[in-house]
Amino acid sequence: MNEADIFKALADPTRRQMLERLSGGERNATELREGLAMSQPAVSQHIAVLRGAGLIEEEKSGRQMRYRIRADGMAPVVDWLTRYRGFWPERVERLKTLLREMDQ
Amino acid sequence: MNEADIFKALADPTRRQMLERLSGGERNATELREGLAMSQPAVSQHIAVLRGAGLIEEEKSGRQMRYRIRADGMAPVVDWLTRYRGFWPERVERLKTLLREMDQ
DNA sequence: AAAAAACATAAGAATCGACTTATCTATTCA
DNA sequence: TGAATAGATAAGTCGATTCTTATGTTTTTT
Repeated sequence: MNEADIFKALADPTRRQMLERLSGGERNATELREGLAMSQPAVSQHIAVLRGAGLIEEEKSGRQMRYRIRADGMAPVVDWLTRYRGFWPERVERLKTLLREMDQ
Repeated sequence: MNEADIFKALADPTRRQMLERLSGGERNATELREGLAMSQPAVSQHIAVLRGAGLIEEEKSGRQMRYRIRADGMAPVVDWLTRYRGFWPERVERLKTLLREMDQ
């Protein structure tokens, strides 16, 4: 729930890939595992880290778990980032472009 | 320079503290070490990680190095974040507001 | 010129993180 | 009911990180 746990969670490429996948909608653990060359427990452990960081939430559905991105999960990171806004001016052009995209 | 290196660099609390300190202005390595219960080489190694991630830059000044936050160092993180903008609407609004302020 | 100061690099120890296999629970299906 | 499926947890291995001490380089001070 704090930025420390979140940055640690995001430091791993597998977990970032899982988030990427979840950004396309809910997935269960088996679906999250697809294409990943690792065991089921490894996936389960990654999921635990993401949940511990508050980045995902889950819902039990029969014998499977449906995972989804937690809406406010990234908030501490955004807050943290804005502390460095004083250093962004040189990148404004690029950020403006992003902003325009976000507005669509 | 990519988000992988940046998230790894940010995963360490000592390095985040150093960035925090640098957000108050330029510091040399000795100043960055103040208050940290670790050896000089440990500090030097953390600095190397931050530089490797593109988060800080340096300037030699006599026998000391002046470090400062690199203006667009955090840009890949912002880019990465905006890919998930659909999942944390309210925080993105704040970010957008900030960017608009900078735009003026 | 010698000593001190600021920092980097090397090598090794200790700790942490990401995996593995084995096993457990809960649910569904035959 | 018994077998299969979905997932979590436990314990151990291994490589990556984060420290340490030792030492090297460059610049400043005396």
